Amino acid sequence: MNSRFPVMSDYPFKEIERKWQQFWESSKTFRTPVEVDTSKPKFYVLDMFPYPSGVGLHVGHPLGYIATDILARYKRARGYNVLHPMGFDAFGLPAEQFAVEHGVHPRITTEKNIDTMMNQLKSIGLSYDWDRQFSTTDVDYYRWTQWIFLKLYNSYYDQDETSARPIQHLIDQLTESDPDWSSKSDAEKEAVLSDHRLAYIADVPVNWCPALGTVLANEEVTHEGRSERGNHPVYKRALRQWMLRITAYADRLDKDLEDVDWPEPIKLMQRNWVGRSQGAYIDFSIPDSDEKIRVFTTRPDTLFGATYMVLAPEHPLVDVLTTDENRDVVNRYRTESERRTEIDRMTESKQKTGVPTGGFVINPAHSESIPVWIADYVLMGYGTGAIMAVPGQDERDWEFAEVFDLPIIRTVQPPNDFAGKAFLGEGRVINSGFLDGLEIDEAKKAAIAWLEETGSGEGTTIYKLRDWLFSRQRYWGEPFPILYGPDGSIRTVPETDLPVELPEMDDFRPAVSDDPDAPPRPPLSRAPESWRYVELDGVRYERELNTMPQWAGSCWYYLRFIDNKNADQLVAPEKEAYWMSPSGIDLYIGGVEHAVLHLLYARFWHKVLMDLGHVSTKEPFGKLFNQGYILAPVYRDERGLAVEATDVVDQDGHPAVEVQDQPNRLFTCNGQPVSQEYGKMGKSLKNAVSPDEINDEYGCDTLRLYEMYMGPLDASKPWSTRDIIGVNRFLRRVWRNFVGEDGSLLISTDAPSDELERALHKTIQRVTDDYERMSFNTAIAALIEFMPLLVALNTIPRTVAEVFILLLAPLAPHVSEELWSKLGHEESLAYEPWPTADERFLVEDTVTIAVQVNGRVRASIQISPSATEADVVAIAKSNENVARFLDGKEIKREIYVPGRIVNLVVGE
RNA sequence: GCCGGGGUGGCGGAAUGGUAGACGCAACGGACUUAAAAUCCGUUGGGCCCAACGGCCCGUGCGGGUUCGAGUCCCGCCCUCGGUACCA
Repeated sequence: MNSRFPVMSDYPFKEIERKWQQFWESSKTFRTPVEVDTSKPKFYVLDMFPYPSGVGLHVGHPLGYIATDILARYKRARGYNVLHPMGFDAFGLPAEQFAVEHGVHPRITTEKNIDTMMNQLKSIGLSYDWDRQFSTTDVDYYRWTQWIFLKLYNSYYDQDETSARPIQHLIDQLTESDPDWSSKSDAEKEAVLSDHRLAYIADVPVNWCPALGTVLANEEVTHEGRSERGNHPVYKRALRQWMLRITAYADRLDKDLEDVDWPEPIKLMQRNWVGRSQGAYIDFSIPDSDEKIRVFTTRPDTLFGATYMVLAPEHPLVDVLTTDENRDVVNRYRTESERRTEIDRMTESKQKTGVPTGGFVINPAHSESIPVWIADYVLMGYGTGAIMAVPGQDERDWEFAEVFDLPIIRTVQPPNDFAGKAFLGEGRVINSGFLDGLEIDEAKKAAIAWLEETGSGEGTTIYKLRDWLFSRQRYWGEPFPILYGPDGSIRTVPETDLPVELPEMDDFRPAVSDDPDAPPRPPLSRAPESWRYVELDGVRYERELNTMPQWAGSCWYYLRFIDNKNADQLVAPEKEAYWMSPSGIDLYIGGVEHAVLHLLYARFWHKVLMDLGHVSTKEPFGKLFNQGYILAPVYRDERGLAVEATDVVDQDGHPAVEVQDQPNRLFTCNGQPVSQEYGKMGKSLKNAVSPDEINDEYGCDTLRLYEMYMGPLDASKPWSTRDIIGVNRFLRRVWRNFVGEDGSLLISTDAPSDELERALHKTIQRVTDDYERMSFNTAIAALIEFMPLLVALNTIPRTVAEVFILLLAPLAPHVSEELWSKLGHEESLAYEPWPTADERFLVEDTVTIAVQVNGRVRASIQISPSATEADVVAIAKSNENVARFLDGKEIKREIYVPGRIVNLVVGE
């Protein structure tokens, strides 16, 4: 510190931050003991754990982590037992793909990336209990992921109890109630059980990418029907895959959202995803056949208007209905739609297509026959894959009817001025026999009653949610604890033999092919025989060769943090009960991108675990909060491609980062004109800013403060490196006013002035309220506003100084710890009790209130808070400017809101 | 298309139905300095009146409404960012 600039304004943040990070680590300041004093209240605050990528963090990543850290520190000071852990979601495609491309084992890259990321997290002073850190790829962890899978496999959903139960219970029931059960073969029994298990194998259409040798999730397929990675063709293909019966929980996944404190938009997204829909099944009989075709409709009231039926091209009864004359055209249509990807089928603004089967079904309402068509606007995956088409009340059906000239009957009377086509509004039922004259809701009920009476249908509720495709043909995932016998029968790996470790392999690439029909050969099919084959009770079994999807590990990690070292149990019940009750995690922060899948999958597993008695709450995440994105300017060249933001300058040669928000800037990159817009910060838009740069120049206390000061936590807001200086000035000012140039403390034992004491207590109250409601930007503003009072003093009274440091500590812990220790404290301030505002200092002697005349402010007056309304109004009226506006007018009304405002309403 | 979030100074933002623009950035002026940096003090939504003190008018995307009083509540639009997409 002997540069040519004298050390006056700069505080030694690098030394301070290094010192305290080392101190916290070596003294395990933030370790949450395995056994805590359970008489104290608890606060479990969790971040959605990250995928350890190789490129490191940008300043957008830690936004949520800083927020949870502030709350963790605040709650510790308030006397809570705080559980604040961090881990890594490390299985998955990127590591595997990197491994394939560079020939490095994914475990090596993963470990290296985790290491890098932990260092980055530690360098911003996050107060995690690192003793609880783990990765989903740790054998000790995925052993329990496999264990949960066994529970899923060995359970079924009891519709009567609306709860999962051990499969043995179902077997007992069947043995008792079904006289044929005991005479069935094992395979026959298993076929029945498989229809009930929560984990089961089924032939399902999947996104199969032969070039990558794996199935892909829908999100991994582009709109052109190609793989996001590598742009290879993807085909819809039926493959035998593991599925999880999440649909059994559809109702509870929908209903239990009522009980959680989540942002409404997120709840809504989950509800939409579950897609609960009330209506009826209606059976249409086929003439001269015993077969019936069942449709689902939300509008049973419109049955009389069903003028034709449409089946999905894949519907199993298409063959039965198709006449010989139509067979060719039907088959051609089916082949065509099969070839098109589902995404193509859903492309909008496309004219409806379809072909008649030549077959007919009977409309049960009036026993007349209606033609049956197939069309790809009907999806096999929803409802029954068949609809009754009611063009009069459905836009899609109307459109189809227009194209193919099919009859249209209105069954709801539209208003006289209605000029549209299909009518979806309210009205009275017409053309519908016994339903005529009813309102739609009544007609629905009446129609369902009639269907049930006549045996031609029933009321029902269906869901859009589909079962969860749970296998991947990849190496870098959890192996299934499943074995296949020589006859193909399934046997589970005994719990005592868990974990099933991933075998060491040199070549973990999936088998790839150009042939769309090539069978999937997952990497594990090339695992050593010693791994692939297992002998149990004298029988040689082959292991399941698929692995679990990346979501698996993140479905329950929050439970393992509670008891991460437990070798005998997933989590000890009494610890789970303490940390999870009464309503799960107290605060869960993460990005909206996980609004649906992760949160839905985790809720599903949690409910299964609850049903089976392993956890005590019905929901895992009591309170959820989504942090906003950090945006940054994106510069695009004339081709629309993003260019490195750091290479962009304006017409005067200023770097773009300094003038991004100035008007009339013409930006160029290497001489080429570029346009500016705002986009989510990240590598792909080439606008990432590394936290390391900020740490280096200003320190991480400044980084933390700036990220919180930018705006509300849940809002997306643009990063502006230029603005950082504001909060940095504040911290330097704090330092300068506490520590003299010679390093001495500018602290006195004087009693604070009354004015200072009042301001201090007001600040305590503001900051405390703001922490409670996660309004960190205004908490910082309150602290900044308090500073000038200290600047005015030569020395700061110790009592004031200590409180101020404690208020600042959650936001800027390093500089606060340093000042705290300079004040002579030997312990960390992490567990110092939180300051409380003293009511005596919060009451004001005088308050300033506004005086309005007819709602317009005309004066401010000083009054005593205890002044009576009459006094206040009198003072208000006597004000010169107010009097001017009252002059010669009649006062009609006098409104006084104590401490706020006087409004005098006058006539003309 | 449907569903949801959001539009407040040059910029980020603040405001339990009660004085719109706290706090910060930028800009401008001043103090200190040989000078610069840093620091400190002040001004800063727009328009108008005043020598000054001070005062008036307009202003929270647009148009209506409720209210003594609306950035905030209600109705109808526009723009923007997300989610979703033939879900019967």
